[in-house]
Amino acid sequence: MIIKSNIQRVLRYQHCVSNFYELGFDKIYSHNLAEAVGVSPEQVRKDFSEFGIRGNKRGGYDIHQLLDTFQDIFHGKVDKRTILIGMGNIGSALVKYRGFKKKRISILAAFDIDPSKIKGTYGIPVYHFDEVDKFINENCIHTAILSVPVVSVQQVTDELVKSGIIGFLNFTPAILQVPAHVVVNNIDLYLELESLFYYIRTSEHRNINCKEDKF
Amino acid sequence: MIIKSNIQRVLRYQHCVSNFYELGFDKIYSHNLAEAVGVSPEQVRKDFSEFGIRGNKRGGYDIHQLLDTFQDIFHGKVDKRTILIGMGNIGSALVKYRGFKKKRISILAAFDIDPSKIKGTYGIPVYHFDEVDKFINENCIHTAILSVPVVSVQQVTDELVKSGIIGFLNFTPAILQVPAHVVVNNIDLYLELESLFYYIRTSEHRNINCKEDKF
DNA sequence: TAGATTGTTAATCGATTAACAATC
DNA sequence: TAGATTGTTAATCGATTAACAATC
Repeated sequence: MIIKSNIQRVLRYQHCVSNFYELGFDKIYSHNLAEAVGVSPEQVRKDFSEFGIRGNKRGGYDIHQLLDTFQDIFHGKVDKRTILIGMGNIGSALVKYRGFKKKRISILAAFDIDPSKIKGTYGIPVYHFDEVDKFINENCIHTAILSVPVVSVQQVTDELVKSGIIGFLNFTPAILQVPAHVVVNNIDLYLELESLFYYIRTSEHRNINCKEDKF
Repeated sequence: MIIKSNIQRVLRYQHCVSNFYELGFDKIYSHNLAEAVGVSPEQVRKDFSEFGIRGNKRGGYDIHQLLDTFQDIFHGKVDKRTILIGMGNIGSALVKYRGFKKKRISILAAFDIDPSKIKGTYGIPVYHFDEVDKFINENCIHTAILSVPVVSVQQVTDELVKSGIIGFLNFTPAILQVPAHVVVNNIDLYLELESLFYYIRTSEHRNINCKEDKF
């Protein structure tokens, strides 16, 4: 069974294989990928095996073939489309984020309830949230990015699930309650930063020359 | 040993306990927290046990006591400080992000190499990256947020490590090479979104009424 | 051929879950 | 007391790693 960490590692391998391709290489070995991504060579081979990717004994993996296979796995030749809810700081940054565009992911439209956001110009249309159900159905959208305030995110999610959304990228700290067939990927900025502070405090390697040692 | 997932779960418990506190509760049980955070009650008790948090047999956990303990664990009464490198879309959104301010995390200053960014007004000072070493040492900074372009992130990281940074929150897709005592938390926006698309494609629950079924 | 690498099976490791005594 | 909940030990589960045959 393929789980999230498999997928994410393979996406990292893809990134690394692209880099090797750019540098003019034709072949790549599991230990190259392992070193670049920070896992063991066995892990790389096991992951490839799970996705049916075969290499050549002694000869490693053919980079062109790998890139083709990755394109098949991740539908690299198809434009992927999603919508974004909540045009606050994070929302408007994501709309402009080049990392998505490079990979042919488009945020087709954004939705908000604040009229000033709806009037604004952001490079993509911004509609009132009331129109989201119609938009989802007309454009056949399956996923949504949630960058609304945490107080309203559960309600927003419930409505989007009703409209047919089955995958969420959730930027709020809320743990969303969703039906079993719905997937939520959480990005909790505070959690990542606070856990970093925790590590640092318990680390013995911080600069002991600091007079004023605050975190 | 306390690992990242322990810390992040406990931070989620804290969030949930605060909510219960706001609602006027005095006591909370492991099953309450479990349900809210989406883990098992045993997991909650085990995590608490790891952090030395004790409850009352039959009586659950005292919310006031819990909140005090969480404040101790996560230095909730102290201002936490960090810096940000790269004032692009993501960087400038993070500077304004309220989720940090609410939790007493301040981004003291930002750094960039683009003169137009340095002139801009963002609510915090923006300096040229050349000044980062001086700033880190004068202000005793241990952590940095990386929102620079992926091509330059390794070089930026190397310089920051030299200046004494031992914790990074990395928003680029690069896997950073750092010494063993340095911790990196990665937030790869593309990875999270692309893996969501993968899930959706392999799901049997997407709307089969869609004529045009693109991802 | 010899050496290096893949691919898979088995072993290990670690985290989660189950079980249950303690006890309020 | 009886019932419910904690806290910990043991069992299970799953993912990673090791081992090694296959083979280019």
